Amino acid sequence: MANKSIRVRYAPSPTGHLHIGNARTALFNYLYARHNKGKFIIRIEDTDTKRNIEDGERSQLDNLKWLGMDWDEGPDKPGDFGPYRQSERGDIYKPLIQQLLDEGKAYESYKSEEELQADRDAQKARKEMPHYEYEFAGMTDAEREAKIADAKAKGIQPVIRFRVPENKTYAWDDIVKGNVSFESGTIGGDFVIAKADGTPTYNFAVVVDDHMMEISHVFRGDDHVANTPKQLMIYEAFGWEAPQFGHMSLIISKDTGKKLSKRDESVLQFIEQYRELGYLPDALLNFIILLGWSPVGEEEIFSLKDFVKMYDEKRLSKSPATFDSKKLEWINNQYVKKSDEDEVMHLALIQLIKSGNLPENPDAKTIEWARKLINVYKQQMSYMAQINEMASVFFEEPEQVEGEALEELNNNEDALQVLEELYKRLQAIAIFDKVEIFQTIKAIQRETGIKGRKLWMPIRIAVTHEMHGPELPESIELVGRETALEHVKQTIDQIK
RNA sequence: GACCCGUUGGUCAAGCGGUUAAGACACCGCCCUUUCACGGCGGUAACAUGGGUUCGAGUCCCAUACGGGUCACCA
Repeated sequence: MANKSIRVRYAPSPTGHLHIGNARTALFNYLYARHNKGKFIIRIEDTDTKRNIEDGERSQLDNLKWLGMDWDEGPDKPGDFGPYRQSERGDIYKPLIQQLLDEGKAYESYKSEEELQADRDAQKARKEMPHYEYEFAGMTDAEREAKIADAKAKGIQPVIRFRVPENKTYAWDDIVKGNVSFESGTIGGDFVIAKADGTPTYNFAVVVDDHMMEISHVFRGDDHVANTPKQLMIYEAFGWEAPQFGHMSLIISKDTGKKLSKRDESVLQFIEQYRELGYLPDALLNFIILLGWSPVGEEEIFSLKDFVKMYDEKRLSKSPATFDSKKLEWINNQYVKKSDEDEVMHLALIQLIKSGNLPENPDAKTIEWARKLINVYKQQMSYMAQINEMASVFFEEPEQVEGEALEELNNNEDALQVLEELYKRLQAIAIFDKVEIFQTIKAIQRETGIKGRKLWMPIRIAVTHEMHGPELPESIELVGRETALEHVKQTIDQIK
């Protein structure tokens, strides 16, 4: 093992879009590779042809890239260890399976689905763990031959099972969990390594590929712990050295307290969804890293580059973490605030157009207006889609003033005077921008002696029909002279 | 049920035998302010329980409880 170069992989199966949990697995592998100047490899585990979806692979890779990861070898980036899709590696698996068969370490199994199910039912009734029972137990060679012949006659296609060694302990020093061990008798019996159609199962293919691709470290979810002893047995059967394993805790749902399931609605599960809502990739990535890993100091906001530099797999948490979307939003807001104007502009503009608040092809004037609008909300936005909600006053024609706002006006005996003065002066402003508007309001203050809330609130309410919002002069500028005058007029009429 | 693993505030978490048990999010209060938000300051709040070991235990060991993961011709 001395000086073996570091090669890690992320091995998605293209059965869906990139999930938060998988992104996290990919990320920790990526971090480990980059921190140690090793290689990061993508391998597509598509042996289950029934579950593969059309666009799965593309979507996985695309979202990984979006998050900021890159890789040294993969289906789209051939290296010396390809092919990088399991579906294209059949020729590699076949002779290896045959070898196990020849050595008596694996055998053809003819137990039908019904028999298997019957076994499991009986085991359940006996309160035993469901497991495969060796179908040729205690048989002579002749008896076994007869049984096989019979099954063949019935047209049963065999699967290949691995003969699990008896009474052996399989243990490893897990990078995150420490020592973990399993007794060979407790893993469920001889397991399938090749399906009836000849394709290898996950537990077999993963071992062959990791070995052939010279993978040195495997970081994966906790849900793979129970697979590890099986894989260790295969490494042993071939006389191969196993990689180092690290099993990371899972992300659990706030609602159920269980592993995030795809059906869980308490949290958006796919990277794509965040992307569509206009989250910043760096922020999402930052949040995901903090779920199950912690940096040394008190700071929590870092760039990918920084994470790579300080990454230490020893700081991976052993216990599961709940996804806290409040914190995700806070982190996003941190990034929005410090990200450069053009990036935010671009992403927010997309959201404004998508919602229909802005036309498909905005003209220069509209874009200039949107730029101001977006800047106004930059401080409080977490993800870009929020701009539509936050800035709704600038898109919807308000009804009459009502509720608290109306009360506020009615309780302010100066309101009418302020508004009439405003109406007059707004028309006279030379350049309708926030500076001039501010001067105008100040002028009203000087003229009438009315100030503070008594001055500002009626103006805000009249122009926007809301009691809250961004800086008033800017708000008025964004509403525009014509509309502002209209609103003020309407409000004056209403309270007169 | 069996087998593996975990358990520090509502959440994420630091801690690695001697600490007033960090920090962040959330929450609450105060300040800033024409409002909201941002920002600043402060506050509430935690070592699952019981036994050991030790001069001393969140930290080590053992039980119990609770939580999670896995028991496929899925990965």
